[in-house]
Amino acid sequence: MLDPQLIRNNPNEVKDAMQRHGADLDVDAFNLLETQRKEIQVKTQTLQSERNSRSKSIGQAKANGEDIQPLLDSVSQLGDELKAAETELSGIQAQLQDIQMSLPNVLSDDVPSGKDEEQNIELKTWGDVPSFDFDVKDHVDLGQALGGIDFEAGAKIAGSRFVALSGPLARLQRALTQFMLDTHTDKHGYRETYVPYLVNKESLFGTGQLPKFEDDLFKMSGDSPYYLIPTAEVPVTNLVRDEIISADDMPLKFVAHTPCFRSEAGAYGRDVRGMIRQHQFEKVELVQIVKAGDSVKAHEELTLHAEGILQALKLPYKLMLLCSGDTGFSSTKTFDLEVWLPGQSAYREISSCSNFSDFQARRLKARWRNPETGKPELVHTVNGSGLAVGRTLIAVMENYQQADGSIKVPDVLKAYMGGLETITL
RNA sequence: GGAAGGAUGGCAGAGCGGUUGAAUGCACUAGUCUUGAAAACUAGCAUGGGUUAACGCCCAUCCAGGGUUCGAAUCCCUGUCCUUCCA
Repeated sequence: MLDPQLIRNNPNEVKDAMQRHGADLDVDAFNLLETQRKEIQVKTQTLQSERNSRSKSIGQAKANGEDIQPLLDSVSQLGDELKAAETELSGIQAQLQDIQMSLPNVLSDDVPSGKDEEQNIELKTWGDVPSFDFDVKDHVDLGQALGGIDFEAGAKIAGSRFVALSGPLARLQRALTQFMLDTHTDKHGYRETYVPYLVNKESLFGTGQLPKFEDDLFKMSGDSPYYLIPTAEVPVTNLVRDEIISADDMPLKFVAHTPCFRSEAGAYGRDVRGMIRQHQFEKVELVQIVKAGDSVKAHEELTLHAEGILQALKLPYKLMLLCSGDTGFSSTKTFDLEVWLPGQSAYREISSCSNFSDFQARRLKARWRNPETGKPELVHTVNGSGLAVGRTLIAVMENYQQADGSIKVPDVLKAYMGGLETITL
């Protein structure tokens, strides 16, 4: 959510900013609502004030043993008037709220304008794309030959876009998860967290998935209005919802491994082959809760932490700066990491690191107490995948494949694989 | 699954339907005292919003949402969560 003051005071600037982020603000409609809001709020509060003071004098009169009947008569119609005003006010506030909740974050100035991913900017390339003196296979063929990736089983048990892993490849996924968690906790200073995989509406409003993106989520049926998390960002960031964090505890750095569930509505026909786009996948997520002035630096630092995993695994990747059209709703600026997949001869997203500034914090009422002012101030939230484990598994398989279809185990993972050097039939 | 109790400011913890936004203690901040510190004493110290050039004034908030009432932290209903007991 944007600062309501900002919208009120600079509606046209906000409109421009919204258009850059693929949204629109109807300034006239907004201003009209604002004018009404102001008028009715003043009216309501005046009536409330009137009621309060009269009620108070009734109390005093009663305490003095005076006859209160005349006073009671004088407030009789005040109540109806007040109730009408309150109803009108809450209606207008709900409309304003709808508008505010539907507006995306203002993009950072250094985000390039562009329509879609074609206009993203490549900031860095790391590692050499491997060359193979044999015909490379993609992870689907490799996995089926090795017998550890079973899409038929996934389809039978659940449906399309599900997979079953087994044997050394299942273990490789676990090894990757462990390695990522250990690296981020031991080397990068994150606190390991375990969080619910089902969350309530409030949490999804807080991080911005609701109200606009309900279609992307799996929702429970029945009495419990739960949703499956689309990313650990939701439960982890909501740890600070409605909290005032003491300055001593800042910044907060959390890492969590969770499964993620996405309906992938609107992705019909995209990446139907393989494990690239699944309804369920594993991810290690990094979240930082920082002071307002620190988020740009924290964002870059967090991205480096994600890059550290790719570098340790010796996987070639590119660092991309997303253009305006490709940057997410709540984000002010996003870096994507794209890993090289020999099976596709292409770089594919494996991590997305975003700075949300105070956008989520305002929705979450997540604040910290600034000792200089003694007042609570909104925190900034930053997060990123560190990394998407399923896609990392694919990347390792395809980049570490050998002519005979076996897969070498990356050095940093050998300890996690019980010393196994190579995954073979 | 059944029964009972509870949810109040950063924390602990009071609160006959009527100057209670809320006692008290702790913590915190500032000051006095002290060579310095501690102790003691004094003062300050919730959050969000409206309005104002500003001082300020006003409104809302005692888990959430409804209701009763001139007036609700306090009474009633519903929900959520916590605790204890029973099965």
